[in-house]
Amino acid sequence: MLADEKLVLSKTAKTLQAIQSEVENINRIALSVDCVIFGFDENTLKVLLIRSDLKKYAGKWSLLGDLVFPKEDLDAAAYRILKQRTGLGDVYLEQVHTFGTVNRHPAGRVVTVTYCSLINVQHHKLNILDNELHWHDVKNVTGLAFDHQQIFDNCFKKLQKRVQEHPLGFNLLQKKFSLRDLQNLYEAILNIKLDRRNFRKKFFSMDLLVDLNEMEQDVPHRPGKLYRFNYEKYENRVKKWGGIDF
Amino acid sequence: MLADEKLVLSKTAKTLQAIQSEVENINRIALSVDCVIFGFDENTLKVLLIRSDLKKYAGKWSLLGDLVFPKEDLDAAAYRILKQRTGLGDVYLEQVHTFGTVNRHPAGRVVTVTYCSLINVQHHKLNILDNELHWHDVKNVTGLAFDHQQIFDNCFKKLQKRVQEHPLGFNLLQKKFSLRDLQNLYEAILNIKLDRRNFRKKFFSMDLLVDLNEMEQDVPHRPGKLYRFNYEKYENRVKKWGGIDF
DNA sequence: TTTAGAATGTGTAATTTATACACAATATAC
DNA sequence: GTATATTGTGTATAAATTACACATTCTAAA
Repeated sequence: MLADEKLVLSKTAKTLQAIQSEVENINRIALSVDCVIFGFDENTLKVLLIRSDLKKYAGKWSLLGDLVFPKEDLDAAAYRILKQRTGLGDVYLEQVHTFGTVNRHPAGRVVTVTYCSLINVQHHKLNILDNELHWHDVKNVTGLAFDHQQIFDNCFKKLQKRVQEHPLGFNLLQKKFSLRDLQNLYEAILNIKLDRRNFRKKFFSMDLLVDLNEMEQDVPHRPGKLYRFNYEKYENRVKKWGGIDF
Repeated sequence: MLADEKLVLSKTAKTLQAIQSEVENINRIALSVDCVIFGFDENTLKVLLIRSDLKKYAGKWSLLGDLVFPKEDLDAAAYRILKQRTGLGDVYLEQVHTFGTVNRHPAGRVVTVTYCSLINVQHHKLNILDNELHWHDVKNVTGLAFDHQQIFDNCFKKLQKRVQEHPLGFNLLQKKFSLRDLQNLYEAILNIKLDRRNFRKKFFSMDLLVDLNEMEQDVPHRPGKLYRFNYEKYENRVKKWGGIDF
């Protein structure tokens, strides 16, 4: 009798022991997390990759990941990877999707939970000593190891969508930024050109930027004003009905 | 030495064997899928629940789920649950989120991948003989077993968002439906009232409804026209820039 | 110190989209 | 055949998005 038939037919409650037995002895699977870590540098959206540590994929790049420990929360495992590789804690990190086809990993059955992280590249430059690590322009990310290309593509698409609905982008910028910085960021993430005046109008009308009364320094042209994002005000705002649109 | 330290420090490629050993011997975890199955009946959005099969949660309701087999794709496991419980194959099914805190399940470490499914209640009435199963009005879903309340809330919120951006709702309706049916559906999912004329205008302007030149039958009032959704046309349409809005 | 270069800062008109709202037409039930 | 319920339709207003040009301010180089 198959396990699923058992479940269908039994009308009596399973004991905790019966389930424990299944959990402990039968159906265990290796679980990993993989992090797609984005950064923004030189007006280009970058992703942090590492040379594959598997000989099978020698020379190929892969996402940063590791197996989840049996007594470790999923999110904690993702934070661990991030801290390990960038030295940064307290960064934007969000679960994206779980990939679980049987043969996705050559070492056996490994299901992987993927996370998207956005970090400020300036804040961690130190920890990139490891020369196996490299920031890649997202436009040149091809042929990753394992199913990581699929994972990256999926994550990048979701980022492009989410960044239009939530103020995630600010995690990629310095705390103080000019409107040009902000527009460059959106243009890089979305790979489009935006009208400068309408972009400014849009952000000012949101009323979520705080004018710091400071100017850019060391720019070879008229300096722009600096702003910060007002997270407090944003959090207190309730997003209403967005309309049906597809 | 901890596994993560090994990864950080090693500059040499791991052998496949080394990883296989980790995958096979150390870090395996039980994996389950849980399905949040929505239906639409009597102008009410419903979710399919089952009485918990754990004595600890006797009397409580829970989502439909099962452990994933070691040689089973994640999506296949979700389809298996769905087929088992509703008799339906070929239905809308989408992964939503993975829940993986260490103590979420009393039987030990079980990470669960959650799926959202939308089905046509008319098409499966047969298979609900199992009196442990019940369609619950989503407005009365409280106190579920395990962390299933959290899972349900998460899934329901995502459904409310997604249904405004993609034509998912049609999976909950009969192939032929009136505009009133469609509006009732949206009002039930989003728990709001919509203006009838503007709703019609909106859907007609999308030009994705096919007029079947048929009328409703057996209604105690003027019958409405019947339509079907034009999936082909929708698939061929490229969704453009949606604007920055948060 | 003057000038060229480069980017900032700003407003308005036109278009598109969303909202609010009322009445005649058509079917059933009695 | 009359009451009841729901369908089907249009317009005016408000709001949001788009397209578009010029004066200002700074640096760098002559």
